[in-house]
Amino acid sequence: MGSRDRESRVRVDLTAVVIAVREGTPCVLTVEASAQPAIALPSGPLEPGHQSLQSGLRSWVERQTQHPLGYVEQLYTFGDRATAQLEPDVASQQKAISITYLALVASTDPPRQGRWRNWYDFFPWEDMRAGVPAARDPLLKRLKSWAGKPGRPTNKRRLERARLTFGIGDAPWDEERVLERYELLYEAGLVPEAFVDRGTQPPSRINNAVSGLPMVSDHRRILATAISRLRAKIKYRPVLFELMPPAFTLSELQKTAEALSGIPLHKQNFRRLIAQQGLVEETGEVAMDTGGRPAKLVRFRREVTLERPAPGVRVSATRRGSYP
Amino acid sequence: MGSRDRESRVRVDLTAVVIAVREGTPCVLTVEASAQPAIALPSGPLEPGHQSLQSGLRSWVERQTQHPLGYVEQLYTFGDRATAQLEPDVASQQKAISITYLALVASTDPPRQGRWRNWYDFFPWEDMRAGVPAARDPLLKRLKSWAGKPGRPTNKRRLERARLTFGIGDAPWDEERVLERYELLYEAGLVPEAFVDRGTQPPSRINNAVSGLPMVSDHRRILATAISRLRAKIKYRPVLFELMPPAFTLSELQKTAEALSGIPLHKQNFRRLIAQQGLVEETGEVAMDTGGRPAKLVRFRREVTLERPAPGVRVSATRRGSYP
DNA sequence: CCCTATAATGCTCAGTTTGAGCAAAAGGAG
DNA sequence: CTCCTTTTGCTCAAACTGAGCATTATAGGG
Repeated sequence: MGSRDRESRVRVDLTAVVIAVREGTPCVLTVEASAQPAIALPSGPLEPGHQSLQSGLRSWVERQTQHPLGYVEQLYTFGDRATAQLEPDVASQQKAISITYLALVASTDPPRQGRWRNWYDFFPWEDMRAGVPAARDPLLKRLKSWAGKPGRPTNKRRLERARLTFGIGDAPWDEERVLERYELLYEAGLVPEAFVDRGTQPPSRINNAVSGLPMVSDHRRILATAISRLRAKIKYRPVLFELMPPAFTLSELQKTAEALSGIPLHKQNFRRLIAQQGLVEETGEVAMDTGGRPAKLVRFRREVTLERPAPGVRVSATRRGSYP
Repeated sequence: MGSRDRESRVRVDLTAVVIAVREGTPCVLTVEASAQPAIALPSGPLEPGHQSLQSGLRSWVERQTQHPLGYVEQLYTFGDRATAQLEPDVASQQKAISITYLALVASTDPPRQGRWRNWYDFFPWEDMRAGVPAARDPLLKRLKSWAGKPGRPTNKRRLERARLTFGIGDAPWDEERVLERYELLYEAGLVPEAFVDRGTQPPSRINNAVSGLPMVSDHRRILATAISRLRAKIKYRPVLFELMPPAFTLSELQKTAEALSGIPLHKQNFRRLIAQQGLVEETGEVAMDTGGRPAKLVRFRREVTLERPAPGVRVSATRRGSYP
């Protein structure tokens, strides 16, 4: 605790995962990168002028998206492992860390810089809304061949891990395990980043429709962290509403919840949940463009933010259980 | 992003909240500080030799406590607000951030440096195990006088916030809101740190038995963050077992859960929960020193770490509801 | 104007989980 | 052998969940 004059000083980057939902599509704000995979998360250095970490992030993201960030939450702070590999010339003398944030915005208007992308373009295996996605089968097949014959204990453990994280057989699909699944695929060499980090060429059998779009550095891992966190958080905190316009229908709310969690929800139970939690109140108006019976418009009751306990949206899939 | 050569570089501190439980007392590792309040959390600079952030922390904490850290989790990364105030001469040119970690150890043997302290010495109002603690009444009284007469809207909001965070009246006591409660007390000027940060003298009516022991800088806030996280986490991840010896009885496990969550648990239901989750298995031996019927010794089933869903210890108070 | 398709909304019901408590079992102390 | 203490086994009602049937309110086509 005494005085230490010769500590190393490091560069600090603030990286943002900015999320919005547009008509059932969960979107993440991306920018062009000059490096290998061309897609990156928006990121900027911590500047001396910034009052605090969060306000620093807030100001420059709002400048770029032109929309107020409804919600900002710190995700994780990463050491420089990946960064060191990106810039090998800088060497280990110059450390860097990146502090990552999750931000939610209510609008998907085109940002000044960068563009919105469907987050399932990066994680095709995560979208279970319309049943088993096409990417799942080939992935599981390759995972199995990576695990190998169940004879050796290592292989057995690999197989068991794949079974549990991907919900194979009688293991339930847990939509929150986005990061675990990505890390398993990384270890198994099924995403191109694994080879970029090793400095080798990814095998040609990897294709983006199955493995998802790659991102610069460890940005896809950061995005996976954000999705995991968000899928968990909507269950116990009313963050879902940060993604909604001021007035909306319960169906639209459900569509948003499904977009994030990637599983279909039981409509009646979803409404029951929202109703009994007292999360919304009717505006008095109705939406006529439903295609069927008009839907009542509601608004979020900001007051409940404090109330608790657990004013979240517990998502429960229509068909709980496992996917093949 | 492009090359930025003139970013500011900052100092990075790694701060640890090391937790252990000894016979129903939750303990936190503290060290002596030379600054104003004499108590601090162990903390060290990020050094160039450190492979990763976590391993850096791990190595020097293990060196100090002489016990392996069973579990390490990143808590939060703080900007330099508090630090700037600690060392005003350094000015805003030299930023500093501290990355904080929560660590759990199974033993409470005296560490080489520092000492274990009952964490309720810092948060006397958080221990509801034996009913309403003595510190609660005077605190609530002062909170009310801080909020003022309910006439103005500001006062009304303050009162409502106090009601919800402290579970006054018909609001339920939520043991996880440790940080919110501390921040409310800070704003209300009921903890000495509030005055230290402002550079003024704390009023003499503040006494440690009610306001808890103060700590250096924002360390008590960090500890509150750690306790909040831990109280939440034991409900959905089996971290509780990181604090236990290899073999233990269910009562000892319950004592530990109660120590952390600060509320009394219903014994039979607690056992039912542990049993049906398959979290432990019998060793075959019994503990005879119970004072009554001998208790079977059990051990944690490490395998379940992967299994899920939610292999945690849902704590549910004996008497749910509110405290006066 | 009636019929049909479509979605919103209302309600029921069985299975499970949760909170609470009674009672028996198995030791030690006097 | 009896009392005291703690562990352990078991029951029961209330609340919660997952699932599905039924009704209502619009639009569009005959």
